[in-house]
Amino acid sequence: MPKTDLPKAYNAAEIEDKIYQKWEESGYFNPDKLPGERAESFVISMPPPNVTGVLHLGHAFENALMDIEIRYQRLLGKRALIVPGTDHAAIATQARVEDELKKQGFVNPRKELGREGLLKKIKEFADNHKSIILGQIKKMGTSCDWSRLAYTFDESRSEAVNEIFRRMFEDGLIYRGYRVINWSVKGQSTCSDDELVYVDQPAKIWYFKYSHDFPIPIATTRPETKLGDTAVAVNPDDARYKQYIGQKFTVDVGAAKPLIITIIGAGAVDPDYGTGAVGVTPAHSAIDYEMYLNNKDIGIIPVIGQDGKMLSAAGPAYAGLPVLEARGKFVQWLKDQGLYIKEEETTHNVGSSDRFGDIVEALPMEQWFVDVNKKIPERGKTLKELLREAVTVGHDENADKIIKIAPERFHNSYLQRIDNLYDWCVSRQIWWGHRIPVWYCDDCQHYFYSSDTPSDCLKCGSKKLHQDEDTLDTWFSSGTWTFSTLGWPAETDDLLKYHPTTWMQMGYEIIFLWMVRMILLSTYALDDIPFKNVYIHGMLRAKDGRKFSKSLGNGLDPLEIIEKYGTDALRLSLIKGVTAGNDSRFYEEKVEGARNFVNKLWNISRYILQTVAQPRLIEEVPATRTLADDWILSRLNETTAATTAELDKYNFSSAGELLHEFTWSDFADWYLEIAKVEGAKDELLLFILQKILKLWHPFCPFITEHLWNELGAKNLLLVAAWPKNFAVDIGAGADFQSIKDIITSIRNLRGENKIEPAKLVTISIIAGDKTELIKKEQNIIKKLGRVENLIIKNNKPEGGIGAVAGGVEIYLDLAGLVDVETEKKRLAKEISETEKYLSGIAIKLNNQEFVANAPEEIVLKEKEKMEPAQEKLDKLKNQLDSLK
RNA sequence: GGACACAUAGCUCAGUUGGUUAGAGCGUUCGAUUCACAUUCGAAAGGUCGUAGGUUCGAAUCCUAUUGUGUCCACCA
Repeated sequence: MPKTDLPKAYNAAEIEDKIYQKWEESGYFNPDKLPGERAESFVISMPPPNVTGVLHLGHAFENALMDIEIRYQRLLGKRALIVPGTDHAAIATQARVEDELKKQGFVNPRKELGREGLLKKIKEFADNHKSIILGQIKKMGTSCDWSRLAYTFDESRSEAVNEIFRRMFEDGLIYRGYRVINWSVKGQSTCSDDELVYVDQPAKIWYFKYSHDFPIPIATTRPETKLGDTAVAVNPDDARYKQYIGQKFTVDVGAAKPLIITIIGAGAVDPDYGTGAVGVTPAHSAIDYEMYLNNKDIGIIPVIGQDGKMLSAAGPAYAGLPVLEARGKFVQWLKDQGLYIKEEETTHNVGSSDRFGDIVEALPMEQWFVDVNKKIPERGKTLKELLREAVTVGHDENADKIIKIAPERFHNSYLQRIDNLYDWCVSRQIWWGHRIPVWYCDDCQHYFYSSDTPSDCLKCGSKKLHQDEDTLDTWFSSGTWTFSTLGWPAETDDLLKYHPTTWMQMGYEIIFLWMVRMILLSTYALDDIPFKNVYIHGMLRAKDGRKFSKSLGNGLDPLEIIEKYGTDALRLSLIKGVTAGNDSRFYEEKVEGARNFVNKLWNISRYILQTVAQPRLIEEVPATRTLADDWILSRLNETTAATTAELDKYNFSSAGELLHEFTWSDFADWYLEIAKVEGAKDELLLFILQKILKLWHPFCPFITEHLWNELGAKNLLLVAAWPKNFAVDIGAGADFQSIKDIITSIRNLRGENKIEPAKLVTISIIAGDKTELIKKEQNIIKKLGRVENLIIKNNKPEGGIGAVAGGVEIYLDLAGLVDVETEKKRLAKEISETEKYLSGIAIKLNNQEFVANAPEEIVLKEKEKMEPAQEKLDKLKNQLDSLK
C-alpha cells in the first residue's frame, strides 16, 4: 500500500531540468524578488568563464563552491545574488580562432581576412561558445541571476573600460612609453609578465671576447644579441675588473657600426658566475634595459625585429636571418677570429607565451602602460599602495574596507608579489578586445582620449585622425568585473545595494592575473574594495596527481558525468575532500560514492513517505516518547550547529561529512530501524526529514527540492529557512550510546560465531546499574540484535560466551556450538588492549608533574576514565576464566 | 637562489587554538537478498601520523634539522 509512487532508485536526469526551470520561473535567483524581509546582501561575482571553450571540471568545481555558498546564504535569509557572465578572453580567443583557421588552410588569417573579417569569425566562435557555457552553468544547478547576465565585451562593460581608461589617462596613470616588453613573434603581440610560462630548456653558454684587446671575457646563452651590446657590467668589488669601470672600448663584431662598450659597475653581478662580467644588451633584456635607464649614456641598439629576424643594425652578415641562424653564424665568426674561448652545457629558464605558445623575445617598443608607482592626483597614493592597503589596514585606512584572504598564507604571497610589481603593459597588438580609446592627429601628432569617433583634432583642428590600432589586455576589462556588472559607471541601485561584493572564489593560479587587477581597478575607480572575502581554492587533478589536460587526454566531461550520475552527485563529489588552497584529486569512484549517497537520501525519503499517514511539513518540534527520539533530536541539533559552523568557515567538505554521518549512520541505520520497532513516529520522521532536506539543499539542490515538493510543501525549498537549534533532552546521548554498544556487541558475537542473521538467539546480560535502562529498551535490543530471549540476571550463565560493552556483560547462550579457541583469542586481545589503555591512564595519573601542571578538567577526565576501564577489564578476565 | 604547501590505513583525504584508545570514504576479509534502498545491510582486519632531534606533565599538532613531492617567484648573464 505505497502512498507514494516514487521509483526505487533516484533518477536525476528525469527531474533536474524541470526543477531548474521551476526555480527560474520563481524569479528567486534575483535577490530583489526574494520573499520576506531580507536586510543583508550576500553577493558573489561569478568569475566569468572564457569563451574559448566549453565548461570543464574546474568550472564545475567553482560552480559547486559558489552555489553551495549562495544557497546557504539565501536560506539564512539574505538577499543572495550571483552575477553570472562570460569573458571574451582577448588573446586566448583570438589565438584559438587563428589556429582553427590555419587548420582550415589559411596561412595568415590576419592578412587574408583583414580586421573586420577576422573579428567576424572570432565573434561567431565566441557567441557559439558563450551559449554552450551558459547552458552548462544551468546544468550545474547554479542559482545565478540571469537577468543580470554580463559579458566582458558587451556594451555596458565596454563603457566601463573606456571610462576607467579616460580617468587613468587624465590622471597620468596610463602612459605611452618606450620600454623593453615581452613579444610573441607567433602572436605578433606583447604579453604581460604574468602571462608567461617559464620552462627549463637545455642550452649552451658561450664564453668569448669582443676583441683581442678587450680586457674582459664575457659569457652568454644568446650570442646573437651581443651584436647589440653597449656595455659590460662588472661587480664594483671585483678586483679583476674594477679598474676598468668607466672606460669605453670600441669593438667591431660585425654589426652595422662598431660597438662602443662602456664598462659599468653593477652590484647585482655575481663575480663567481660565468666570467664574472655581463655583456649588457639594453634592447633585448629587461634587466639590461634597467641598467640603461640608470645610465642612458651607454646607448641602446635593437638588433632583433618583431618578425624574430635580425635587423640591419646587426650588420650585413646577419640582417634578415632568424635568430637561431644568426647565433650559429656569429659563434662561427668568433671561432674564426680566435675570440671564442669555450662553451658549456647549461639549462636556461625561458619565458614562453601562455596563449600563443612560442618563446617570447624581449624587444624595446612603444606601448601603453599603467603606472603603479605614480601618486594618484589628489589622493596622494600610488596604485601599489592601494593594492597593499586593501588587504592590510583596509582601503583608505578604513578597517571596514578590508579584504580577507582564505587561507591566510596567500595573504603573504600577495604582498610579496605587490612589492615586486612593475608597470602593467596593457596594450596588445591583437584585434579581439577593447580598442584603445585614443586618437592620433596625423598633422600635429597630438593624441587624446575619445570614447567615440572624434570629428577633429582637439589641438590643431585637423580632420586627419586615426585610432590607436591596439586593444587592451583582457584583464583590464575583467578587472572591472565586480562593479561593471552592477552598472558602473552609472550610479545604479545595484551598486549601492550589492557592492562591494561579499565573497569571491578563485583558483590560486589567477591571484596575480585577476585578483590584483580587480583590487587595483576597484580601489582606483570606485574608491572601494571589490569584495570582502576571497576564498582561494586549489586545482583538481586526476587520480594519479597529474593535471587534467587536453594533451594528456585525461579530461572528464562534466556533462557526461551529470548524465550518468546526476548533478547533485557531481557537486558532492567535487567538494569531497577539498580544503581551501589545496589541490584535490577527482575520479569517477568519488562520483559513484556521491551518487550512492544521493540514492540513500532518496530511499530514506521514500520510506518515510510510504510509511506516514499523511506526508506534510512539520515545523514544530514534535513531542518525544522514547530514548531514541531524544537521542536523534539531540544529534540533529548537534549536526545543525556543527554544519552551520563549518559552512561559516567555508569548510564545505567537512560540513558535508557531518551531514553524511548524521543522515546515513544515525538517521538511516539506527533511527529508522528503531522506528520500525517502536512505531508511531510520523511527526518525528517528517520533522527530521524536513530538516535534513534543508541542510542538504546547498549541496544537493535538485533532489532536495524534488523531495520537498513530495513532502507537500507549497513554497520552494530554495527560499526556505535554514534550520535553527531547538531545546531537547541532552542527557539521552550516553544512555543511547550504551544501547548502541550493546547491540553492536551482540551482532559482533553473532558474526564471530557465524550465526546466521535469520537465527534468533538467547542473550543474558549482567546489567548492574543499567538494569532499568536495558529493561526499558529491550525491544530495540531484541529486534536489532536478532534476540529471541533477553534475560537480565546477576550472575553469569553456564557455558555462554561473553563480551563487555556499554558498561554491561553480555552472554550469548550457545553452549557447545562455540569455537572456544576463537573466543579465547578475541578475549585475550581485548584484555591486552584494555590493559594498555588502563596503564596509559595510570602512568599519567601517577606522574606528579601531570597532576600538578595539567588543567584540572583534563586530570579529572583521566580519573573518570579509570573506573569503567578497570571494571571492563575485570569482567573480561572473568569471562576468559570461565572459558577454561 | 628565495618563498610557500604537502607527506597520517592498500588508495583518496579529514584531524579547528597541543590533552578521545588518531577518524571517514573507497578497497580488502567474513556473513546476509520478501518486508525503503545490493546504488543495500551487519561484522571485522588494517596506521609506532616521512626521518632525526628539541620544547612540554603531555606532540600527528609547536620549534629545529633532514629527506621526498608539488607550486609560485627571482634569475643564471
